[in-house]
Amino acid sequence: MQAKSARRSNTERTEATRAALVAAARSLFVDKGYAETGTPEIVAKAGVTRGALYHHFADKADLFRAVVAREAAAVAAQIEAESADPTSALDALTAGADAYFAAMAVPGRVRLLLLDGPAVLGHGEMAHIDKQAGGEELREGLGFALPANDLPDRTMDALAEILSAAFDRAALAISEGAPAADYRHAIRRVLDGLIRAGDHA
Amino acid sequence: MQAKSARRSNTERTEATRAALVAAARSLFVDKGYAETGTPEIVAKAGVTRGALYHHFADKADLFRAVVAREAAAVAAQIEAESADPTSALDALTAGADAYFAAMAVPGRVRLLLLDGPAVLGHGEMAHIDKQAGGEELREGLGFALPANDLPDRTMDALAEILSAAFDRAALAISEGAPAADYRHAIRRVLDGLIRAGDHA
DNA sequence: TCAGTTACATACACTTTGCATGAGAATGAC
DNA sequence: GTCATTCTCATGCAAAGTGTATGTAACTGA
Repeated sequence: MQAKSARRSNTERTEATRAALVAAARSLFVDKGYAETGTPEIVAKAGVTRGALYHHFADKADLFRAVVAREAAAVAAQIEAESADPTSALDALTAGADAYFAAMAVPGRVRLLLLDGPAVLGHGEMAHIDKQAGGEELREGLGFALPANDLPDRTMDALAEILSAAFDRAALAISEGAPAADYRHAIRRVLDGLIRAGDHA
Repeated sequence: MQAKSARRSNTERTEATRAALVAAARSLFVDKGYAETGTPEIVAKAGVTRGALYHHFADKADLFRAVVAREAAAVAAQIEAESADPTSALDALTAGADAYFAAMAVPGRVRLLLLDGPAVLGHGEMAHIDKQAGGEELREGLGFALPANDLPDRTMDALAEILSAAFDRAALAISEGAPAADYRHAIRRVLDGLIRAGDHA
């Protein structure tokens, strides 16, 4: 019998230290940014040593990648949970936008996913992480809202991508204190015009 | 008489070394990114020492700021030069978008202004730099295209901001090899819907 | 010409990163 | 149960980078 440290399996140990490292890193990355956060600070907060960090992660960027992936998954899950039954295509899209804003209102997410993420991991890898986490609702909702034969798939893909960027910037502005209503109105206007223009033809 | 180094005034010396540092830094920041570029490398390429760098700039980020400000001004100037006489509000906006894409096609600008810039300097300072460089055409064109009494100013501001973000992402995608036509079509669709929806009321 | 300021070089202190080495704990075969 | 193997993690080290302090040469203005 060991009083201070119970006998733990290797998988338990690994999971515990990885979780501690990711949690500590998330907290510091959010507060100070990726570049201004040192690994000694991270491991101190996590209660382990740098040896543990470099055993479980290839390097500092790899730890950051784990933090970002976890966050992207949380955002996707939250949006998924909030999605109600859509009464119309436009309502589905605007509701999705609101759910996205709500999810991105969790402190730190804007910095992790919208500022440091693209710079540290590159835009390509961020797109991959978002896709893997399940950030496809916008593209699907758009395909549902706009007649399929109206626009080619490639234009639809591009449209979903630039709309996603518009949502991102709105989330960023809101996180900096701008009133959310202004951006919701603007986005509503864009979506409204998109669907209306599809109807007229 | 001095053969090797002619007598130069202080303002000349300052301007020359600052220009050399900014040029060298731009080249390296574009090739390797901000974080992966060291100041020893920059000063070696510029032909000066680190002492000169830290005499003229507060720190490495301050040098980066100078590079970014210069680039933003160049983009604004290029767009300004290309803007022709607008036949319609929609044409003016799409022409502006094309001019923006052309300006952002210059190698390195996407990385400097869209990836590293916001991460290193923060989104707020980037917005300030863009504004000071004269990136206001979009907001103006939008105010011209949409009836002023239709939407409140704050919604218009938000609309211009998120559209700007959509253009940014399009420029980023294009810089990564995506076909520009897809994004031009998507943007045309967004602008078209915006203006059409304004008409109907 | 000479005092004061500006532009720059050199040297140093400090931090950070990643790796290498090694110890202790867990796992699986027998 | 034991023993070899593998996994987890700590410690120490080497390399690189940043910012600053100090010193020197060049320019400026009176």
